[in-house]
Amino acid sequence: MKKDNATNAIPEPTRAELEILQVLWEFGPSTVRFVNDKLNEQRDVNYTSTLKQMQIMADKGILKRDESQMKHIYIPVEAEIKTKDQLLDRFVNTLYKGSASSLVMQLLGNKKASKADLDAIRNMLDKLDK
Amino acid sequence: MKKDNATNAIPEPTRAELEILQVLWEFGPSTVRFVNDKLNEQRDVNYTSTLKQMQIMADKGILKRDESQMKHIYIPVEAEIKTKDQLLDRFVNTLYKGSASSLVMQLLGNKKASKADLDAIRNMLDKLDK
DNA sequence: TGTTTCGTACGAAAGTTATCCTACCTTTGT
DNA sequence: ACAAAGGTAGGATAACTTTCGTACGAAACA
Repeated sequence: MKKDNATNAIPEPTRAELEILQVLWEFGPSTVRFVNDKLNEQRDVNYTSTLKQMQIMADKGILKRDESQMKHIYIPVEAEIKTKDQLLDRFVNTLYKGSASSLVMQLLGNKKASKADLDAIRNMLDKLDK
Repeated sequence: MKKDNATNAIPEPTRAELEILQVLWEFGPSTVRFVNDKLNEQRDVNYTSTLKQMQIMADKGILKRDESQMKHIYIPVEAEIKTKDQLLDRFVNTLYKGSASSLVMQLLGNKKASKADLDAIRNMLDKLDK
């Protein structure tokens, strides 16, 4: 069966799905084998687990795939930046009541931000002023 | 039964748990009734659902409770800032490879950040320099 | 004092997520 | 041509999450 998509919104990726998206974003359209190998550089995953996940993601409309060859090629439907935007949006909304500056405050309040981070952010601010 | 906590780490709150934590953080130690009323300002939830959630959270060690009165009072074990730190940490790690500045870039790249946000962030940067 | 209201406890059930086993087909290599 | 390797498809399953029905005791009140 193909994707149905009554409402035209792509569901939020789960944790495991996000792992797979990261690989596809970084390396471009890939086979299950390739993605699974990449995942196994970080943790043990059975090949069929990755296969199943990617099939589910295709059903959900998160991925599309090229079936013209035996080794199917999977491709993210939404661009990396758009998906991350959505996730970031939800994150700032649920945890910081939508206040971007609150989030940044907390981020800078920790050791999380290096000197280089601070400089990069300042540059970004300066650019935005123009 | 009481909390066991072999490993002394509090598990990450789920989505529904986070909703409850938000209420407790905002209004302080509360009864189930109070929390449930607040939740129902946003969506329909049955009283016993909220009760169950909060009991589970107490079991997990996310909440502690004062049972000296009939109406139990629930209190978050970890401070708001600490929990949010954990969540923010995981977020920046999984989505931005741990780069705080990357996250801020994206945040500022959208309409998400208002003029006031930008000013607040700049002030924060200035303070950090000293 | 009896009834109604409000509280907790317990368990069931449905939905979601993540994982992997088995079956079966295609390709590759001997 | 046959065996081995590598694909996809489709359950099955276990763990987790979320929700709520039922039971039952305590408190409020008419």
